[in-house]
Amino acid sequence: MTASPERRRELLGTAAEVFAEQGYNATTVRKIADHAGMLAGSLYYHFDSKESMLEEILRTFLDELWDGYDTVLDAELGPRETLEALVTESFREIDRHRAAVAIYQKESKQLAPQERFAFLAESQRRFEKAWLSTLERGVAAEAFRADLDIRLTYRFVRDTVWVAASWYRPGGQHSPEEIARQYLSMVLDGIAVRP
Amino acid sequence: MTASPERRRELLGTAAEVFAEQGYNATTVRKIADHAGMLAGSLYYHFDSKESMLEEILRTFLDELWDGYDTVLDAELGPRETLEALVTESFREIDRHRAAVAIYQKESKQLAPQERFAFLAESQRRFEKAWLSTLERGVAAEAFRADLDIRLTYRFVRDTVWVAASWYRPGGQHSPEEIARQYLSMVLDGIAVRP
Amino acid sequence: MTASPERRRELLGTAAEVFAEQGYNATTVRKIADHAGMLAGSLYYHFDSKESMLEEILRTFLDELWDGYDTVLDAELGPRETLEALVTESFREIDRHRAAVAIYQKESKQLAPQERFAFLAESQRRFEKAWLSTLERGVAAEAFRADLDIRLTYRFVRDTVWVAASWYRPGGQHSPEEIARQYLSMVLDGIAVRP
Amino acid sequence: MTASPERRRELLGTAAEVFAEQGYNATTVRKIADHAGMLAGSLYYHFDSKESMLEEILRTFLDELWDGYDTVLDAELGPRETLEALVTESFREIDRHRAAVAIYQKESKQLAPQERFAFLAESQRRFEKAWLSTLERGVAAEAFRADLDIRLTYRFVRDTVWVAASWYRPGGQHSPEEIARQYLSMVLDGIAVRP
DNA sequence: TATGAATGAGGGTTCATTCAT
DNA sequence: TATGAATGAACCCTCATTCAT
Repeated sequence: MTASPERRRELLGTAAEVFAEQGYNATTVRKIADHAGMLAGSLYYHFDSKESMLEEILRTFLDELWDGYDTVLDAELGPRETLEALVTESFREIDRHRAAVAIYQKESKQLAPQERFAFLAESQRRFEKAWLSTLERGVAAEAFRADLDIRLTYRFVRDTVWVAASWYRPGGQHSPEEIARQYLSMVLDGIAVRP
Repeated sequence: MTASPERRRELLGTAAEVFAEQGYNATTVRKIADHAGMLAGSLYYHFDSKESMLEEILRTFLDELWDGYDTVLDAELGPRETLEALVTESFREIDRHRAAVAIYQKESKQLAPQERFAFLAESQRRFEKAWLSTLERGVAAEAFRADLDIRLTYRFVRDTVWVAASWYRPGGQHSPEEIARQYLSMVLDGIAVRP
Repeated sequence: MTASPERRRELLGTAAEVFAEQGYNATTVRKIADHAGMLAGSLYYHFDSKESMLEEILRTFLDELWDGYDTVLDAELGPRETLEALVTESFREIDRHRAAVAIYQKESKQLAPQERFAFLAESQRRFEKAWLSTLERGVAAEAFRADLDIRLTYRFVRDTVWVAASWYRPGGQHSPEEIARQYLSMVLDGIAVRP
Repeated sequence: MTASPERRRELLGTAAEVFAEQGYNATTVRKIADHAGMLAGSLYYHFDSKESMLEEILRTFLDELWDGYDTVLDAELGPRETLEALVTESFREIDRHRAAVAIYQKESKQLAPQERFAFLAESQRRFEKAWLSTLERGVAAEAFRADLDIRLTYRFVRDTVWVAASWYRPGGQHSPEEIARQYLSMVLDGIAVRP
């Protein structure tokens, strides 16, 4: 007798893969069922709807993400160390939840306005606050440059990290920590040779 | 008296807005027609299919993009100047074809394998070649750092620039050239204060 | 200044060809217009509707057919001579109105019940009456065999003649009269060698 | 408990009736569904498309037809007996597959050029070969008249038989064998009284 | 738990037809 | 006379969802 939560997680994993690869709208319930070796109707024993699968995938991912982020933020490190830790944590999440991250990247903009996905907008707000305050602290502490538009910088760092989910494949030649190190090196010191 | 190519362009502009905002799959032909103030069937007087609209939008954008890129590449500037020119040109294209760029970002991965959209894959190959060779020239000329994985650097620069289309709004407070300047400053010199 | 009836006849000829080749339902107004070197809408200057074109084609054909038939029937020949004359006249009409005959064969069953095409049903009734009475006269006069079901014979002769329109091409190696002669020979004397 | 192939056959039977009565193009999927007591969309659980229903109807018919024909042809009877057997078999098939035969008669010409319906053209070729060789054998054996154009004779016999599907109603007063007997009598010996 | 069959809403597309120019 | 553009109804088909078994 298979425990229900076990099966749910399996099925959600399958669904996430397909959503990530084909896009949420282009993914039919039947495709998910095919990948899971069952018929489309059977999924409705486990889930209320296609949308509820999407919700659970994103919620699970964001919960874990914020676990990691909160740990970092609660440590009250210096701005540069905080930035390094957040970026590293982000790449770890990409490693662990590649599919969910890819879905999030592609769909969150359309989803966020919907009541059901209000948690996405909420997460975005917290995210922005955490990053902006870190950057501001860094500028104040003269760790980060003061001559840049801080919102532009925020977007730059944010996008820079998360878009990686679109090409990242777990188990490749670079570990998430290694990728994080190189990204940080580029973001912090630039790609130009210092004069 | 609206000449035919004129009307096509108008309608394609409308379609591109809707595609960009709602996603290609989620956009119904009826929505496009609504935005254009006509009935769904009427669009088929001007276009063969929804997909052909998408194709024309992307093709037009890529043609103009490569006009700009080729001008830069043919100038045979030094690697750093080439990089700066390419990035600046990219932001100009984002400014001119915001909707098309956003569509391209979101859909090209699913589209490229299809025969009809082979030009996307082809463009991606040329794009990668242009950037990689510029970066390699820069490393050889000691303009760019030699200690970074060059493919990682390529992805970093590429994504960093184009994702901007997802938040950029033409007519905002920063001109494309101004944004390019700040992005280049971050990419080349980093956001950390020099020691 | 092209006389209107002239142009009508031209256009109806074109339409008949296309109807015959592709079937009435499968023929779009645009296809007809293409064949005529004009745009679909322009046909509506000449005709009220696609259906009115069909009607005029069939009416014209049947009018001419009955001209010929009535001439034969009014001559009050013997039954065998009447049959020969009717068959010959039929092949002449096939020669002259190949397209119309083909359309008639394929569509009349669906059309006849419609009020607009009541003339088809009426023609069929007259047709049947003419043939049945000829056959009956022939049986009475011991010109035709008495051991056959007369309605079956009627259908046999009728179909035998008109289906030829599906393969007949005007200008081929056999004249309509020659084909009529051979058909009559088969119908009257059979294909078996006489003992 | 309706097994799936059972249901398919039922639905195909319904579809065939409607196709035969209204013509393939004029038949909407809704009409078929109405006749079957379900909604249009539900048909797509059983079949890929309207066209695939048509294909299966025609294929099933032709397969059975050739079963019968091949049995006749393999028996290597004399030419006259072969002709009699083929005609009788044809009327039996008309009796069993009236709708399919009617569809075949009306649509095969438009369908045959399509790749999907290549089996129609193939069947026509085999059909023609079987009939022509039978007729030629008959002429050589002095069973059939030598003074007739053999292709004309072929068309005459072929059409004569199959058009019957357009008026034949199973369960009428004549059995298929009886109709075959009378048709054969007309075709072989003619309708005229022997001198 | 899963299947098989169906629902019903909607989506892309076609096409006869209209009408101002 | 003919064009160009649009209408609106209908069509084939897809798909999330339901439900008896």
